[in-house]
Amino acid sequence: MAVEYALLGLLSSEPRHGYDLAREFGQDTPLGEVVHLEHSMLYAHLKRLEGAGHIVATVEPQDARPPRRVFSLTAEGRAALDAWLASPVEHTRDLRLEFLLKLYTARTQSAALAAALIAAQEAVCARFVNSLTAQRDAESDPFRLLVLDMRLAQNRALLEWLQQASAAARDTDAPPTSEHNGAAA
Amino acid sequence: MAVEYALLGLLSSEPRHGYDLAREFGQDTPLGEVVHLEHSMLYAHLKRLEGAGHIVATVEPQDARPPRRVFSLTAEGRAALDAWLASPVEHTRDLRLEFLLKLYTARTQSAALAAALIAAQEAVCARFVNSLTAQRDAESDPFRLLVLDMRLAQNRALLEWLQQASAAARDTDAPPTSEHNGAAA
DNA sequence: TACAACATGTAAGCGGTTACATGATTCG
DNA sequence: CGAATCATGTAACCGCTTACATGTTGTA
Repeated sequence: MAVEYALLGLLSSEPRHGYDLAREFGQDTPLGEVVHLEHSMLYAHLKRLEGAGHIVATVEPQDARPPRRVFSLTAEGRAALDAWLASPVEHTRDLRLEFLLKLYTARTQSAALAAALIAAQEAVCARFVNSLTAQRDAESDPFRLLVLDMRLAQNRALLEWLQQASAAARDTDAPPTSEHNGAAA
Repeated sequence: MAVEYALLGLLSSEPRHGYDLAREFGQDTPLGEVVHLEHSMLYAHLKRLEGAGHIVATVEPQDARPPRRVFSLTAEGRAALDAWLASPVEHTRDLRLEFLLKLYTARTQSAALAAALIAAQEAVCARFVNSLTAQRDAESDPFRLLVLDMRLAQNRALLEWLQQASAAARDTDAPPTSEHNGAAA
């Protein structure tokens, strides 16, 4: 699912064919760092997106090569992409894949969109940390305490990372106004 | 896979039948907190374990109820369980499910086994933190920096949790010798 | 009377991985 | 001469989830 939205994101600036899209998920690429997508799966996703009306294909014949199927984002696809980029993920486990894909895609659209996404995710994460803290305080079983401590540790770390990413996004969004600014990478 | 080893762990002290094992994965149970196992899947796992020779079933007829199939751990099953409990998980993503199952099971066997498991996992985690740190230092792409920072945050948090769990396990293993001991929960 | 507990399973579908299939061109 | 690149897909399998199937006993 998440990968399909990332594909919509890649098609949002210009139409591209399958093999070209595959290059975005190769070794030593930002997206390839997050998710490994085999050719077979990529074409399957494109087929699904086409069936859902999120993309449309036009065939470009080539001499001595199989014709390319060039995909473009439809209005429905654009709407689906925007909705996806506007909402944070619900579960902690989805941070490492789906949220990173959202973040990558949002950054290609605009710094403001990325900042809004991070802020929304921070809120979800903070709420969950509070919930876990309450559960922890009410727990007495030693093993369940271990489990809750683990989840707390993970979610607190993730929240701090989001806050740091938030700050970094602000720096990128609004470049330094002072001439004595040592921040920003 | 991981759940099947946890089932072997549940059978290590005494033979039990399927429906009885299912209770261990219900609401408000330590194992149910970690993994939700439907009846259908539980019986499927038992079938696989039986086929693999890790457990054997004896049928106990009951009047006016379906006969129980009571499962016992075989020598092969015991060996597989011991091997599983002796090895840490390789990937960070496996901590929240497989490692917690290992930890739960190890704790039912002996405090020493649990302590050894935690120590082994600490080593894996620490190595990965070092590897990530090195990658981070060599990275310049802003998005990949975000990804690496996220992984670092998660793995550092997990490592701290393991160290804390290690300390807690030691306390449980060897109760306080000093009368002025303020630690332990 | 209806629902939960007891006790066992089968079947269908879904998302994902792995392998297979085709066939020309270019580079080492 | 073999390997990588270009360019598209199909087929099989695998683990997991959800729904379905059966039938009794005790409880609200």
